[in-house]
Amino acid sequence: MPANLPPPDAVARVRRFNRAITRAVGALNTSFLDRGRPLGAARVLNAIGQGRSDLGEIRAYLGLDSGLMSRLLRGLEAEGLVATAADAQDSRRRVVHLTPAGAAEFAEYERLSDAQAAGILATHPDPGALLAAMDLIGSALGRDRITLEVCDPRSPEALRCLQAYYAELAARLPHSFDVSLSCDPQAEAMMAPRGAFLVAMSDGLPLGCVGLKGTDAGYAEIKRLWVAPAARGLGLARRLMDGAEAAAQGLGIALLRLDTNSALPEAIALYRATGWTEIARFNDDPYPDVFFEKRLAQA
Amino acid sequence: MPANLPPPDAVARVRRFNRAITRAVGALNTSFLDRGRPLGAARVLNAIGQGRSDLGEIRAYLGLDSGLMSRLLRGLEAEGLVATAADAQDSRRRVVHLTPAGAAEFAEYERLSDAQAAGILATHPDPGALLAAMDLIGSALGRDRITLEVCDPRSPEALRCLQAYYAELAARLPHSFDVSLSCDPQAEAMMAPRGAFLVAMSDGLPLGCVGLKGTDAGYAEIKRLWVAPAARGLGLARRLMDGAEAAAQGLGIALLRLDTNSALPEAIALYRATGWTEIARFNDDPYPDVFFEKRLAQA
DNA sequence: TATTTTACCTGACTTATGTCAGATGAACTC
DNA sequence: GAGTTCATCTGACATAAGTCAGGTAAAATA
Repeated sequence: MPANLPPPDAVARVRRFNRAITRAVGALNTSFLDRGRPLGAARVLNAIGQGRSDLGEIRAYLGLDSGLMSRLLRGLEAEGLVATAADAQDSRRRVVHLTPAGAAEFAEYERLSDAQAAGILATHPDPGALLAAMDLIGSALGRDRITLEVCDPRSPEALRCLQAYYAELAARLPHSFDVSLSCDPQAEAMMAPRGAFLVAMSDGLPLGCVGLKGTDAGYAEIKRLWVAPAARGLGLARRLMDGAEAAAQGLGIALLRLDTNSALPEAIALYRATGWTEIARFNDDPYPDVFFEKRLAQA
Repeated sequence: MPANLPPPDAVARVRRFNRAITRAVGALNTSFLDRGRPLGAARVLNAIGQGRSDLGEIRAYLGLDSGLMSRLLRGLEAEGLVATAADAQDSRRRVVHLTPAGAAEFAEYERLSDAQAAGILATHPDPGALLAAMDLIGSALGRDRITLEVCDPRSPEALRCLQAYYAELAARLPHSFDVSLSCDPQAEAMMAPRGAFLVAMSDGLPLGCVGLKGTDAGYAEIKRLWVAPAARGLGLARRLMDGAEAAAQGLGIALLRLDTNSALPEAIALYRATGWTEIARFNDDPYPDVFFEKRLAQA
């Protein structure tokens, strides 16, 4: 990809964007205050509502001092929104959960956030373009917060990726693409202990995936490598492949294979650059026309 | 324009964007704190550095209480960064300006901001796409902060707009477009008292323009109506036209005319929707092929 | 000229947030 | 089982930010 030179007013435009979002974030935050709770307490309630229960984890996530965390939590307890208990395994740790009243309050914050988001979309003439721009910027700003997670290939996050993957294949391959023809995986082959399915998550949004599919033929296959358009160029495909290889090593797999199509040159370039060697066709699948193999060092 | 239905995960994507920018704004703000001054004081210093000198104006701009403002100012004075004096006309008011030390400190904040902006651009594989996305979002979030300003048509803001306008005409008109052929305006005809040139500004970025060009033939012409691609659909063209008509009324002009090209259907639709009537060709310009007129109520 | 309004200042508060030095009790290590 | 490490809590303190009730002097108004 050629390095596009930024235009001369580039810095001014980024700074104008910064001013606009600073103002927008201020508005977002003050709207939370309308529920009569300081922002810190609202953030803790939100973290618990998202399913975080370990106190230390919440503290790390929000970047709070232990004393401050303790006080905020006591405040929420006094309001009757959360309840804490000692961890069953390690009674130094505390676990927190929402009471029914807390769950209702959390739902109210969620409703507020959803309404705000919908409001931004509703006033714009082209929500699709706005969303694409938001995805692009969200990925750029949050690139070092993208995490790889092991998922069930039937989970909603995985399905979102796979759907986009199939749609893109259909658009890019010369003949129309029908997933049922393509040696469709049993989900179990892409789950421990036979394989794995990794999804790259950025703040709850799935941005890419890769499948490691165990076979009975002495090797595992890499399948369904995909990166969202908004996140391309950030090195995510490589991270996903590294993650898949690490998962394979963890499962004691020594040999990987994959098939791909010559209509996907970026993927092929990546494979060549990361130690894969082209081999002869190893299956009868009609769509792939290029085949690779990589031998892994034993863990 | 068809109303694009947003995809089902639209709200989740907006909220993910919100989380990403909230985090980015936090990082931006904490970096300002590295200069050892609380955010409030830094914001006041910044407002003064931007050229605001009237104390009340700064207070309104930053949304500060008068007591708080006063205290922040005393702090900056104690640091030797600003100096205040009574206003010459109305000695209840105070005017503030930077001392040399204050100017140096302000420049340092500017350098920090520029470096941050450049840093965001530098790490992205496609700065052009990132900037386009930022412009789009900046315009969407700041749409109610877009102001119309009367400018000299030779000012840098005006020239940025005109350059983009000519580039777009060249791209959209079937024959190549040469500005020298097109009855190029004397700047004076687009300035008071003969006419006006309006620029739509959003946080320092020009997003659109329109010229009101006086003639000696008993009417004024609307020229060079342009809106930046990132700001289209927000009703800006209409605001610019309204502004131009108001300026005409202020100058005692009773009749407006304009010429345009059938390759610009959005513009023509706007004219038809806002009280313009199509008339016969009234000049020999080679590019326009559609002509309009509008009679104004006297102010 | 007397009264009211305006722009700013001052002092006394409150709240949110953050920091730090122990205290407590549980878990781990030798 | 004694010492150490760890997670959390508590109290004391600091700072940033905001609010509010007067106070002062100049300007506007009657």
